[in-house]
Amino acid sequence: MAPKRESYHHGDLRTALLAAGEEVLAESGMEGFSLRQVARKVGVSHSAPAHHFGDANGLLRALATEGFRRFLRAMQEAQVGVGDDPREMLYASGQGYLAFAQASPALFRLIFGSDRVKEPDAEMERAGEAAFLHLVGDVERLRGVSPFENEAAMADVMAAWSIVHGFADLLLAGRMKAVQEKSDAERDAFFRQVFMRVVR
Amino acid sequence: MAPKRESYHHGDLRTALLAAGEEVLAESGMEGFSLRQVARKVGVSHSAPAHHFGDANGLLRALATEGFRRFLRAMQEAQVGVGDDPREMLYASGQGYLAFAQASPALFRLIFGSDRVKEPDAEMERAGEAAFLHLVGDVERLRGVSPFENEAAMADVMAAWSIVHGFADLLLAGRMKAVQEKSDAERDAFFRQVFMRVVR
DNA sequence: CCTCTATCTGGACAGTGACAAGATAGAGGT
DNA sequence: ACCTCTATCTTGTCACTGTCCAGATAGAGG
Repeated sequence: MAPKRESYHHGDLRTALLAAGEEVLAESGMEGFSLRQVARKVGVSHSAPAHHFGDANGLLRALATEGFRRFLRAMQEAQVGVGDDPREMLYASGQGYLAFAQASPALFRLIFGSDRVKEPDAEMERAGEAAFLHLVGDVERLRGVSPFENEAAMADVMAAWSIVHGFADLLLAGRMKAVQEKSDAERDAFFRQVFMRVVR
Repeated sequence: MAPKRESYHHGDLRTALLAAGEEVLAESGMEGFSLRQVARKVGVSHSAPAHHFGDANGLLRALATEGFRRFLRAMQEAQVGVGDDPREMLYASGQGYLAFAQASPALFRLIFGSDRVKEPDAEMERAGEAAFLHLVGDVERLRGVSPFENEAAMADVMAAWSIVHGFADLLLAGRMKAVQEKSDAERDAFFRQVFMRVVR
């Protein structure tokens, strides 16, 4: 139970490995990520992680699952205090989306990088689906129709989803230099201008 | 000069390595990519590539540069024969963008994956910039103003850029199952519906 | 107190990127 | 025709990686 132990058994290795894994990912990015480095960071033998996650991909999968959950939370939390205007609520989700991408670029890339996690499991799929359903809900509130029963509304979902995702991804890729140079406030205003094009 | 040689010197190794590199990338994706595998594919020693590209990152950089150029060409070629309506021309670029992503997913990911190519050089930056300028030109034709002198027009550029990019990236990430299940024609129609939301 | 099992260690193997030293051949000058 | 001279390619080595294996350890349950 004790997080810091000197004994043979760690006590809470799984949690510690996840935390260290995220650190390594944030510090060294995807190419610097290695099971052994994570193990070293926790102060444990190089093959200890295998028992909890199977292989390297297993750890990444667990990180991605956790990432999806935090990603959903980022959208939800961005909505508190914005009132009940459906447009503003959807926009707030977009803000949360973008904020998450900028705060945790490596995690964001891990989540949406298809080939970065090789064999997603059911749990990871569910976490990703939950995030998607959040946006679906936003659009349903806005249009008054379930996107699953109305293709125009589904097109709204995909448009909103695509434009935030594209904006975030291009920003991380360094492909939007003109936007990167802006101050935070300017960038927010610009993003609003861009995002609102799909919600009018 | 002869592409197939049995002698000590290959004759056109650089070109051959680029071709093999793209194959490996397409077949095994990013995680299966290795300098040695590329060398093996060409039938050359494991450290022969170093002389032409320095290190693994150098080969990836060259591939990305070439990828950007082909990416631009995909947008340009999608525009031939669509007439001179600015909206349709911009949409055609979007179609080319999406088509490229689906035809060469690994290359697409390489290009926009920031951390996948570690140190982009000036040539690669120029190739990426050229692709960006293509979209800028499309929007300028549509709005009659240079996006560099008009923020609303620049917001149009970024909106169009973001929405195609997001759509393509989410599709590749497998995050748009409802869209993936559609037939090609249905998907095209749906994408048009989504994309046109930013151009009206 | 005594098993029994989940947890963790240590060693091994093949594959990788990078580096260095050497072999080869073709190009350019004489 | 010959002879350097240099770009090109090979071979060998190193540290590092992921994965597998047999073993050590300790805590839980009887």
